[in-house]
Amino acid sequence: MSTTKKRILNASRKLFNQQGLSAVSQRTIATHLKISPGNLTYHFKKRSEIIEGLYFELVEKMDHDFLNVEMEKGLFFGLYQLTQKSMENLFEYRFMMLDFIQVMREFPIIKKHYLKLITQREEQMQMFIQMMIQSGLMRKEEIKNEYQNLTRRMMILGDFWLASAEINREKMDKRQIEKYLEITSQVIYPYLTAKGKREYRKVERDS
Amino acid sequence: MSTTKKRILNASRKLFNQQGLSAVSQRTIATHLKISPGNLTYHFKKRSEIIEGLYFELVEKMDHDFLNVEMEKGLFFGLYQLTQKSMENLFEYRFMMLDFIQVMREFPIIKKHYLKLITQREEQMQMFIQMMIQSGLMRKEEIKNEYQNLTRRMMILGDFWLASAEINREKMDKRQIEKYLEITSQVIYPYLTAKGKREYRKVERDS
DNA sequence: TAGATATTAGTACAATTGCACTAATTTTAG
DNA sequence: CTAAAATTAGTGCAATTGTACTAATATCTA
Repeated sequence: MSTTKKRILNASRKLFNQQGLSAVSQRTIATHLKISPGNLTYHFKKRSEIIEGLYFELVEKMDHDFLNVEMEKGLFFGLYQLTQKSMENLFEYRFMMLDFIQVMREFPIIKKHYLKLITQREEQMQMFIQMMIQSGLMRKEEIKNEYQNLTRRMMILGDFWLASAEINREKMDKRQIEKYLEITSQVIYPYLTAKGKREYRKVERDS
Repeated sequence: MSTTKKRILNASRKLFNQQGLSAVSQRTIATHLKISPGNLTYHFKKRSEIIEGLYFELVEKMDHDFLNVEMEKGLFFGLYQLTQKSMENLFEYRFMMLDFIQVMREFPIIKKHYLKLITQREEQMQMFIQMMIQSGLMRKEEIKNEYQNLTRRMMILGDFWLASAEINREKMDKRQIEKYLEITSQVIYPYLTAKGKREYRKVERDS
């Protein structure tokens, strides 16, 4: 990938994060980079290609972190670490999550990929819960659809913690991520057994 | 309020829900109502006045439901009923929640009001939890910030269940609300005492 | 009923946007 | 070194949008 192309993606990402997707036109990006609009069109024929490019950049980073998670330190530690990495990645591409619905509506390629992704993610989460139960870290279901609904809540939190943060605070910085990591991680705590809770506390202490 | 004004608000709400906020221009609305753009401008000088009008319509409905909730049937029942009503209201004005960030960015009047609202709502939720603990329905805190974080998760779920539903399903209808009512209501279940859980099941059965 | 007011229609305008097109310039390859 | 290819600049265009403005019509009031 050419340098200019990289520069365009990088500048676009930052501008989108700062001003929001719809507030940043191709001219905004070109002006900011001090290149001509024609040059921008040369590298990205359509505006949508920039956003799609950024989306798949993010996906790649997420995949990379997923494959390199250290699971040997225990289920909890692995999940905690992965959540943290994911949140950091999402933060760098937060415009995508802040204008999530708009993105899904305007860019069918992204929507298609994302729908496949969440199906996958939901299955992984269900499997994770099963493993936790079998390891005696998590209690069994007590009410109907309990863990299916828990999974769904985890998905919502994962997708929209950034949007919620954006609304509540004036300025979102990296330090806020820690706070939201605590908020989302604790979602699983009350379902843990005594043994699971000890493990959980250990991970929270070490992090 | 004149009939035309009401018709404009109603049509706008439906068009916004269907096509998304940014896809509906004043001309779209005027054409749909078979009135002239000039007439629309007469009733709403600025486009933002329509959205602000709709926002305060929603707020009014929410307030009304909040004041008329039947609390004599128990804490749980009251909360459950209020949640249901709120979700139904939000569904009718879902464009607002689907383009939430955009709305907050573009309409400072709405943002200002909403920020005051969530502070209030968060306090109410905290108070509700304290009442539950004192009634022996909910256990005490076990880890740091546990209920503060729970409250925050409840806020996120309340604000973004619709957005999540929109992404996952092709078409969101009223019947889906029940499902998301279950998903969000269960968030409190694992924190309940044995007594609390009995109460919870009773409410879920009766609804 | 007559004049005032409220409502509606129709049009115009300036600004912005995505993108296409051409020409100039730089880089690369043989 | 030179021709081809890649990159960049600059300009133009059609479409859309919010909204201002004027004139026509309908409704109300005294």
